[in-house]
This record gives sequence, C-alpha cells and structure tokens, in this order.
Amino acid sequence: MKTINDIARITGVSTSTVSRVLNNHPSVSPRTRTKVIEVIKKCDYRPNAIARSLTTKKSYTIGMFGAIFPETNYVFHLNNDFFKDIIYGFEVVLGEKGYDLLYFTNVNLRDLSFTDKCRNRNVDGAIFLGFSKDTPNLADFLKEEIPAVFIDTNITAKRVSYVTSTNVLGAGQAVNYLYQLGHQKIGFIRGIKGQSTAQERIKGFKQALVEKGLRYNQDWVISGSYSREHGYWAMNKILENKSIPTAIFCQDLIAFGAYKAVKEHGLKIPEDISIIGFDDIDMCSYVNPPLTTIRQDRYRMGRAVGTLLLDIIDFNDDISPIRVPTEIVERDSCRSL
Amino acid sequence: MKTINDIARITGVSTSTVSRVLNNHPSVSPRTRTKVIEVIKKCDYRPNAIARSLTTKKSYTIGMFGAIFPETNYVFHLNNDFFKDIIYGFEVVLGEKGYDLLYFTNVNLRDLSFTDKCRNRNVDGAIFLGFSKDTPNLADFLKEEIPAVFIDTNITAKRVSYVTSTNVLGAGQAVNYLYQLGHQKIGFIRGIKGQSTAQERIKGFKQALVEKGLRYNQDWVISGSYSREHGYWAMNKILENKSIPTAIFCQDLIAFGAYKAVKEHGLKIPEDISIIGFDDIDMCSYVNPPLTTIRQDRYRMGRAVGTLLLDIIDFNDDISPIRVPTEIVERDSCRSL
DNA sequence: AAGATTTTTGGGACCGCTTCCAAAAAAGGG
DNA sequence: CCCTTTTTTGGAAGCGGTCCCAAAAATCTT
Repeated sequence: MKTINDIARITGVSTSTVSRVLNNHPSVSPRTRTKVIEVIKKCDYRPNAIARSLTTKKSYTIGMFGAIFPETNYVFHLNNDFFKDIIYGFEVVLGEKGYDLLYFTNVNLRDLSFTDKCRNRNVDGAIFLGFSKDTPNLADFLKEEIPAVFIDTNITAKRVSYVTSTNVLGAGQAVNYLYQLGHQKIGFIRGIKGQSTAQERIKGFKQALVEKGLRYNQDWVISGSYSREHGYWAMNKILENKSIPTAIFCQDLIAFGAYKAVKEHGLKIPEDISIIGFDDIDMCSYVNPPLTTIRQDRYRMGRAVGTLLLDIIDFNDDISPIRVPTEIVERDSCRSL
Repeated sequence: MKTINDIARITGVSTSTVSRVLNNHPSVSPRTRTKVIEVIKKCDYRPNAIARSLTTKKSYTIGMFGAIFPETNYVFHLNNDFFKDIIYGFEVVLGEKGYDLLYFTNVNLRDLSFTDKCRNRNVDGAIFLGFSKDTPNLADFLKEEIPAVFIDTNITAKRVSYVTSTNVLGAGQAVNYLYQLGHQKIGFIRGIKGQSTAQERIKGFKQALVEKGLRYNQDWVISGSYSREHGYWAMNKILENKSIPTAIFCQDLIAFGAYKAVKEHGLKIPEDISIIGFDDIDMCSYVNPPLTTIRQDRYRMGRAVGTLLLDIIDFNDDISPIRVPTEIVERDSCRSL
C-alpha cells in the first residue's frame, strides 16, 4: 500500500505538494500538478481516510443509532421494517456526497454514551432512529452540539433537528376519510405514550373528531405497543364492548393483528367493520382484504433526513425540522355506510 | 475533548504509561495503574478510535457491500427484505466483539474498487451481500487477502469464505414434499443464471426429479429475475401450455406474482395448483392462501457470517464455508392429490 | 538588470495514539 | 552494602496525512 510519501518521492516533490494536489489547492503550478496526478494514477494511490480524518477532524462518516425502548428494552436494528426505507432514503442522499454509514452495534441502555461513540469514531453527524425523548444520556449528547437528526422524535437543540410525518394531519385524514364514508363511531388503537408520534396522532384524532362533531368514546381507544400481537389483543378488547365502533384507526401492524381478532369474532372486514391503517408498510397490499391506510412517505422522510443533516454539517447551523406529508392509500378495508 | 496527553499530564506520568494501562499491558505497577485509571474515570476519557487505528491497523469496523447486478445495474441496499435478517444476525455477533458496521454507500459499477474502500477505511473485514461471481474488480479484491465473507456467492480465496443455504438439498426438500403429496407434474420458476444459489437449486430440483423418477418438463421451467412481476409473467407463460403442472416450485416473491396469474386464470390455490416457495419471507403468512415454503434460516446465516468472519480475522486463516440447512414450513398452498 | 512582488515549493510541527528502546527504579543476591 | 537482575517508566519515532510558515523560483517594475 502506497502512502503520500511514496508518491512524493516518486514524483520528486514534497509531500506538501502532493497533499495540495490531492486537495485541489490552487497554489501549485500546472506542470507539477499533472506530474503528480500521473504518478497517483499510475500507482493507483488513494489517500488513507483514517489518517486524513485524524488531522481534519472530518471523517465522511455518519453514525446511526437504532432506537431502544426503555419500557421493553427492545432495540431496533437494521432489520426494522419501518426504518428500512427511511435508511435507504438517507443512504442515497448522503452517499452522493461521499459519506459512508457507520452503524453502531451493541447499543444498550446500561453502557450507552452516544457522545463517546460519536467522538470515538469522529463521525461528522449522527442519525437517531426512533428514540424516545427521555432516553438516558440523550440530554448529555445534545449539549455536545454534534450535528444530528432524529427520526420521529421531536427534539431540537443546537445543531440537532428532526424529521417526522405530519402525524396530526395524518390522523385527521383517517378520521375525515371514515367520516366521508359515513362512519360516526370510530375507534383508535394508539401507540405507546413515550413516543411523540403517538401523541401527535392522538391529538389529530381527537381534533378531527371534534371538528366533525363526533363523540370520543373511551372504550374504543386502547393504547399499547406496536406489534401484531398487541393489535390482536386490543381489538379483542374493543369487540368485548356492548357497543362497538363501525371503524378502527390504527397502525398497519396493529391492523393485521386486529384482522385476526375480527375474523375470530365471526365478523368481516369491511362489511362489518372498517379498518384504516397508518404507515403503508409492504404487507398492506398482501393481506386480505388489502389495507386502506395513511401512507408515510418513508423514502422521502429518509431523503429529508439526509439533506437536513448535510445542511447542519455544512452550515453549522440550527435547521428547522421537516414534516413530511402523509397521503391516503385506498384499498379494500373500508366501506361506505 | 481530552487526549491521552492530557491524562498523562494530569496524572503526572508519561503518555506511554497511560497507553499501557489503556491496553492492559502487564508492566505497569499497581499503584500507577490505579492512579491513571482514576484520572481516566474522572475525566471521562475515551481513547480516540481513529488515532488508535492509524497505528494499530485495527479499526474494529467491518465493511459491508450491497450487491450490484451487472445485468440490471440493480443495487441492493440496506432496505432489502431478504438480507435484513441476515444483517441482524451478524450485527449481533460482531457487535458483541466490539465491531461496528460500516456500510459503504454509493457503490457503483463504474468506479468500484472494493479494495480501496476497505483500505481507505482500514476495515478489519468485509461482508459482501449477494454479489454475482463475475462482478468487476472482485478478482482484484480477492488477491488482497482482506478477510471477507460472501453471502450467497460461492467464492473462496485466501481469507475469504462464504455462507449460503443448503440450496441443493432445499430444492430437493421441495420436490420430495410435493412428491409425497402425490404430485408428479412439477414446474419450477428458477432464478437468474449468474447466481450460484440459482444454479444450486436447479441442480437440486433436477436431482430430486430423477430420484423420484419424475419427468423434467422444459415447458414448466422458466428462468428470470427475482421479482413479483417476473413471477406473474412466468406463471402466465406456464399456464399457456396445453398441459400444465399440478405444482410449482419457486422463490417466495416469485410465488406472490404467480398467485396473481393463477387467480386471473380462474384457478385456485391449492385446489387446482399447488405452490411451494423458497425463503420464507415475512409476507408468506400474510398472503392468501399462506405460502408453504422452504425456509432459509436467515438469522442463523447472519450469525454464521459473523462467526466465520471473526474466525478469519482472529486466526488469519482460511475457513471453510458454512451451509445453513433449510427446513420446510407447511402452510396452505399445497394440497395432496 | 536589480529590486520588489507574486507564485510555487519544501520543511516541519502536529493530529492522538502505540511501541520500541533505553534509562531509572526496585528487587534480589552474596 | 554494592552489584546484578528484573520491573517499571519515559523519550521518541512513527502511523499517513494536513497546513502554517518561510525559502526558493518565477514574474513584474522601473
């Protein structure tokens, strides 16, 4: 493996000069420049990114943290269905600018210093996937002013911003859609309290209900974690009431669990009960009936994460959060009354 | 940010000594050791991984390359459904040993030097997700003797090995299962030629046919790319024949496309035609009818990748490939004749 | 053509850490 | 108690780059 010194020696110039042509510094004569470039090409030399970043403090890597949920100690990994398209989005944007992605493994609640991890590796920025606001050590991290973007956590600080969907509006879209179909009795299986997305959606849900003059029925609103199993459980709970809603709003994965509960109760979707989801994960078009849902444009969210982070890094500035609009995707799980 | 020199100064010892306690070198007296450790704790100091790896040539990072298919110029990204569980597998194994994962973005066919990327970043090893054997520059990379593990590409070289499923056996399992159900006329929608997995499966398919004394009917075997659309197209092709098979073997995603074609022909699964998949992706249990399939244990494959790579790194040795067994997952898409 | 100015180049410190080698301190031996 | 051996420590070079500063070369003035 050749180093910058080898190139200098071979060309017959100093390392400084080679460094200059490497960095497109203007003050180097055209003749020497071409000479050096030739040698670089011939030797197939590439500067060592590690050595470079030691002095420049710039590493062209972005750190990624997968979320941890304190309640369940559940850790999000790269295999998460919801995040994968988001990751793809910023992978593209950041990749274009020459950044590689460093995924921090083995993050856990005990020995978790985001700051250390970032400083250690000299990352230029960090991305936090779905952390809850009160994660330990997060407050310390924010003080460091390391450029960072959070996904689905409405945290801002110096050089820290976030990207999320228009959750309030999105929940409103769901209610409005159902209302237009003639539904008046609408239930909601909501997310866990800790997450800002869940809070926003319940807010949007309630607002829309008020707007349409519909009643908020406590019995039809269940909260809990994001899983198919929980959806099954929650839907059963709702169906146990004497009076049941004609439509349910919930996240997609929850909906799939709800499907099962509904079927087990001998009811049919959408004939007996309509269900509208939130997210639009791949599965939606595979299930029976295909799920009508409020789509989060995850790829676009990912791109937003990338551009936001680049802005923060390049301009060293506070950048306001980005909220990506949702849209309704009509399939076959809702019927008009 | 404190450096090793700060710690040395504060403690009143030399940097060498601090370095020694950092690396658990034996030749440092208990007294100084505790003194140094105290200061390190008090200052919340952590050695800079970048600087460290500059001298040690060890970075505790593993590089990941997402595959490129020359035919289609299609690039695999982190959002790939098949690889996500594999990634999770090695994420866990490698994370335990303190490695972080560096995902190389922006890999493309033109300017693609795996070697450069690895050398630049000083990675300790590399993982290749689903590359075809004749990818440009791959041959050069192999000469470098950088520890690497390929997934689903049967390449070996010095310090290079691979992990894949027992594809030959797996295809056999599918045929045997169908045979036991009474099927004699079995079709196969196979993968693209370039990939070793596809070759292995066709081999297993043919072998099993021979074993059972079944006929290999050219009209029922279609090859092509791995997508739902292609499955739809291929199944239509098969159904155009005067004589159609009673069962089809293909990858899951292909199967979902085939489902559509079968339905459009007014046929029912499994009443009129049985379908057995390969992979067992999440979708299988969501589709209607749920897909019987040959399961690839992707998490286990991922773990195998991790342990294999660690072995290569630690022992600097050639390690033989790992083939992870497949198993049949019975659902409702095959019926007995 | 000599002096002033500008452009191009080289020397060397430095980034934060490891590691070899030699010096200093402690321990052992007679 | 002095000399030898062993343990502990510090100094300094080096990893592969960047970049400041001053020296050298080229260009411009008059």
